[in-house]
Amino acid sequence: MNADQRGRIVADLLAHYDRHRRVLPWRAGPGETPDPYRVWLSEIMLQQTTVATVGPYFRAFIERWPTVGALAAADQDEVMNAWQGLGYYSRARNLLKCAKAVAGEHGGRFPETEAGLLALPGIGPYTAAAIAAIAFDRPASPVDGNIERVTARLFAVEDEMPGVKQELRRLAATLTPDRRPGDFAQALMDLGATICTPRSPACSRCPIRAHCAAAERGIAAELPRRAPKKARPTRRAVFFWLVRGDGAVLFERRPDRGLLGGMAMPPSTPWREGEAWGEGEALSHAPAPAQWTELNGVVRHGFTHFHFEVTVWAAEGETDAPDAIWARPEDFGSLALPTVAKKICRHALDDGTLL
DNA sequence: AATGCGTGGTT
DNA sequence: TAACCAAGCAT
Repeated sequence: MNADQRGRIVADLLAHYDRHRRVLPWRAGPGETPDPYRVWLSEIMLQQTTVATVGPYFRAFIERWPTVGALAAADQDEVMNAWQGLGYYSRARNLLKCAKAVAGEHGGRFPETEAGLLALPGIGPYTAAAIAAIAFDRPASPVDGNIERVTARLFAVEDEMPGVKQELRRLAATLTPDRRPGDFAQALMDLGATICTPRSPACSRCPIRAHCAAAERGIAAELPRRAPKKARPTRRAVFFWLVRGDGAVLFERRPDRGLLGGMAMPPSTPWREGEAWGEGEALSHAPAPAQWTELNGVVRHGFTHFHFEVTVWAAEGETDAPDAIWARPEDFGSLALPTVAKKICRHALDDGTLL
């Protein structure tokens, strides 16, 4: 593909973007100057997360912490609480680290270069390029899942993901224009989200259909090719619903690293792959000696790399464990509970066995 | 380089 | 319905 053809792709896509760009809470209007804080916050939230899901979280964060300086002054537990339900919780921990770095080491201003941005916690190659392009209109070439797909089709790249990622980044970079690189990156992402979709792309409505090698060959819907994924195993655990005399329920704060790091959960047995827990071996992990009763039913939850099956045992009692967190149901809102914990809470509260 | 890391919508 | 997939990063 020569420079002339690339120029036409850029011009056609930008013309389409100017008429059909999506209106999004974090997106500056035509002629407005983007706020790097909003661009950064949205890009972190949008990592592996849909636009529809992010919307309410983005608005809540902006209302509560209008500037990076305000966010930098927050406690981690506050941030985890506001992030609960959004998933990939290391993003929330790194969000606060990054805000503190920007406020403390950069005078409250985000670096304007990819290299400067890349050095910050939670900002990888995609996000660094996206912020440089969108917030500072630098000729960077962010390549997310949308742009991988659009690029694979435009150039009819038939090699399998993820091996072909580097080649797709190289090809995408050849398109990046010197003028309006931020709009161009967003135009590619809008195209991937609304027209050049994964399953059944709407090629008839595509503004760059005339330039698309995959559409020409009738193989757009098949690209990019992917190797089949591994089956997800099932892990099982028993959770302990311990209710104190005043109605408060026992929770623990998970360690900062790893799965659901920094979030609160009721205590449980280890999460194990394979057979279900027997009564005796499960109760050996109980947080306190008590009259434990098994609740009816199972809580199921899907994680990225395993299915989770939970049963719940309930009892009245106390513990003097130093890391205990006690919360009454009306105060659960003050905890940072992942969605799987909310499912367990609802299951226990809906069950009439205990109370 | 491959794996661990959440959740909800779509097909 | 179960699989697929989403504005990826850290290790």
